[in-house]
Amino acid sequence: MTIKEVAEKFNMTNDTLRYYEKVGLIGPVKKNSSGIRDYSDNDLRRIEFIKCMRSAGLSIEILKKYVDLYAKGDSTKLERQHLLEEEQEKLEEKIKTMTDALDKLKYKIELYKTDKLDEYL
Amino acid sequence: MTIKEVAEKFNMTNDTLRYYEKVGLIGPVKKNSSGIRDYSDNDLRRIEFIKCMRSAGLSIEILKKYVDLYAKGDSTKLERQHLLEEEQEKLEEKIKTMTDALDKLKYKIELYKTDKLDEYL
DNA sequence: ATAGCATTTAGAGTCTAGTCTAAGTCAATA
DNA sequence: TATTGACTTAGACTAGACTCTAAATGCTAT
Repeated sequence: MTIKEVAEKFNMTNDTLRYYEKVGLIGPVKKNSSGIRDYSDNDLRRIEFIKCMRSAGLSIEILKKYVDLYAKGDSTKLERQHLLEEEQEKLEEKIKTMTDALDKLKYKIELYKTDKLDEYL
Repeated sequence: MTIKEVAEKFNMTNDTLRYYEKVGLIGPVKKNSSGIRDYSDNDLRRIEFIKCMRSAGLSIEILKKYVDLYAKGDSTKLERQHLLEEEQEKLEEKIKTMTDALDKLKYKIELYKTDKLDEYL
């Protein structure tokens, strides 16, 4: 699969795909005889995972750490698990923060709708 | 209330408070005879709101837009309401995205725990 | 075989949201 | 009175995550 096709499939840019490869999040992707990238199924699975985690706010740095641990093999399993568990916690907190903000936002919108707006801002 | 007290109360830095004022998110805050900021109760309520929305990911730009509309008075009520409703939608989508990612993360952790890890990454 | 578009690289530039620095003012304390 | 520490400003700097540019090369269609 070409970079363009992958970019379209996952709704990201060619630049971002090359960038992720440069920083070591994916690949190195195989290239054909004329130096053009040809993404494998496994590349695609990784990209999907990375994209999903990025969209949830996990940093490139932490994902890179995970990828590097994975590359080191089975001896890093427990460490990888702990890394993921930490990110899970952070993510849960973030979702809670956002849900609280959402509730406030809804409340404020309700004040607008019922014209009971007596607030600062 | 001094800038330091406000910063402590809301767990942010003096710099951020001055920055928010500079870009017009809050204030201008009253200053005493020697030029030192003295935050009013109303300032505090705004800061709390801004902080909450920022923590949910609303951009400075959009919050500035809202603040500016508010400053223009009652004629902008409906526009403000629509702005908030749009942000509500975006926020709901973001929470959904993050919840989906969280589920994947939990699933992967489960694979680690049960040692059924047969995955790419 | 020439045009025109896609791909490659290295490296520079951009955007957001702060964060830090320098130079100065002020009030309180030793 | 001298020093200390908090505050002020304007403006430079930073981090993170891309995004864009230039110059070279390759693929496809005419």
